[in-house]
Amino acid sequence: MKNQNKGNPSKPTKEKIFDISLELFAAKGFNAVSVREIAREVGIRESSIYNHYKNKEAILDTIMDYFIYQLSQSGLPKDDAEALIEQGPEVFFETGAKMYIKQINTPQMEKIWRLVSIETYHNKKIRDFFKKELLEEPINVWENTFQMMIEKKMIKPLNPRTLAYEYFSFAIFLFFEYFVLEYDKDFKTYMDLAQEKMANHAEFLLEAIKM
Amino acid sequence: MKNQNKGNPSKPTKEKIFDISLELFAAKGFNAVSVREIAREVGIRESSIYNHYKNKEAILDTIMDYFIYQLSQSGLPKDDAEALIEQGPEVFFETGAKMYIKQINTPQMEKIWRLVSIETYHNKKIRDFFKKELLEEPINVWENTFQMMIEKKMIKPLNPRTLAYEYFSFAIFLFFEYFVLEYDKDFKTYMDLAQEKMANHAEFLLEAIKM
DNA sequence: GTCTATACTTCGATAGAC
DNA sequence: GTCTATCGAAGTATAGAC
Repeated sequence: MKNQNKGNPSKPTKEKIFDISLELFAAKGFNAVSVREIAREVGIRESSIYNHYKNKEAILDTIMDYFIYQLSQSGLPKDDAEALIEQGPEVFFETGAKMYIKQINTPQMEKIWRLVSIETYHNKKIRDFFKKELLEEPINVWENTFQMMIEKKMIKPLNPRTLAYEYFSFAIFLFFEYFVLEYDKDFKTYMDLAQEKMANHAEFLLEAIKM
Repeated sequence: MKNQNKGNPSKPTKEKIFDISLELFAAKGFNAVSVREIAREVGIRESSIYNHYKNKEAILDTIMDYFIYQLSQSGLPKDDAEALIEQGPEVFFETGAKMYIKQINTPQMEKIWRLVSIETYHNKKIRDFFKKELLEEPINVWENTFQMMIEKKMIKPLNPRTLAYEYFSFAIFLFFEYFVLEYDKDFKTYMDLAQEKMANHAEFLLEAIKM
């Protein structure tokens, strides 16, 4: 037991810097947070920050790396997905929605999601990540899913890419609505509401396209 | 002919500051633009800015006032809307989409739209405006529209608010996709694409709900 | 690993002469 | 209405002692 004691007895300083930076970035945006402020909250001097991170940008990078890692851990394996479709579109939609929720439903991940939504414009790295991993990739997955449903004669033979957009654009809308517009609302309340909205949307879509 | 001559012979300095600030804010975000930079681009000293605007924030306020005024000018009068519904949902959707496009389809308004998308999180005034005028109000209008269509037996008697979200959330998605994620793309190219996407979406929705 | 001290830059804004 | 000159605050980052 040498140092690392200031309020929280065991957490390493680097981790404290991570947590507090995330907290502040998510609340005020990256540019609006100063290194001084982070240091003050952590309980050390500004200069000590630079013992753990090369600069302010490096803290953000570390947060984003953590986010990307966490997301990569929570995807549904492809084989499971295919088996799930067999149980019918309703079950698949429901399970899919729960997977997304799970990616957001921790206080830490919620903050990072918010940070991403705030900085998506200002930061090219985050923007590119969003486009690729949170928009294009899911759209492709859903296109394949609808393609499979069509082949199994579960739904009408419509353009699977159109269906992917019809389904998934609503999720992006809910994301935008909460993280950009409605953040003052209670998180859990909104999540329950969003889950219900997404279920309604899936039900509406399914009713429109089922055989 | 006293002052106001620097490249552009007739435009008042206050207007130049407005135009150049908008240009810079839309390109880099409000916080990333300094008063010095605006002054340099206009061709005057920083201190002269304060002869025309109280401070930097006041420039943004003036831009937003202009935006709100422009939007208020381009709405469809209620009576016209009702008459338009009579011509059938297809015509109404098409005309509605053209109205939205018209609100964006000038270089100046496009920049303000972009500025709004960038600063919606960082600026409470812009965020509240977005929520009220660009989300809640249109949703209400569309809810009424679907309600009327139901009463006229043009479409199935579904929940009109659900239909409003089904229709309009896609527009918000397209907004988000372009202004936040895809801005590097050519504006006109994307607008044509978005118009087509919105038409496809309307067609899909109509097919699902028509009697 | 943290401290003090400080370099260096940029920012928004004001005072006062012309 | 524009200029010069300048202020004070805040920002990131580094050097070197402990």
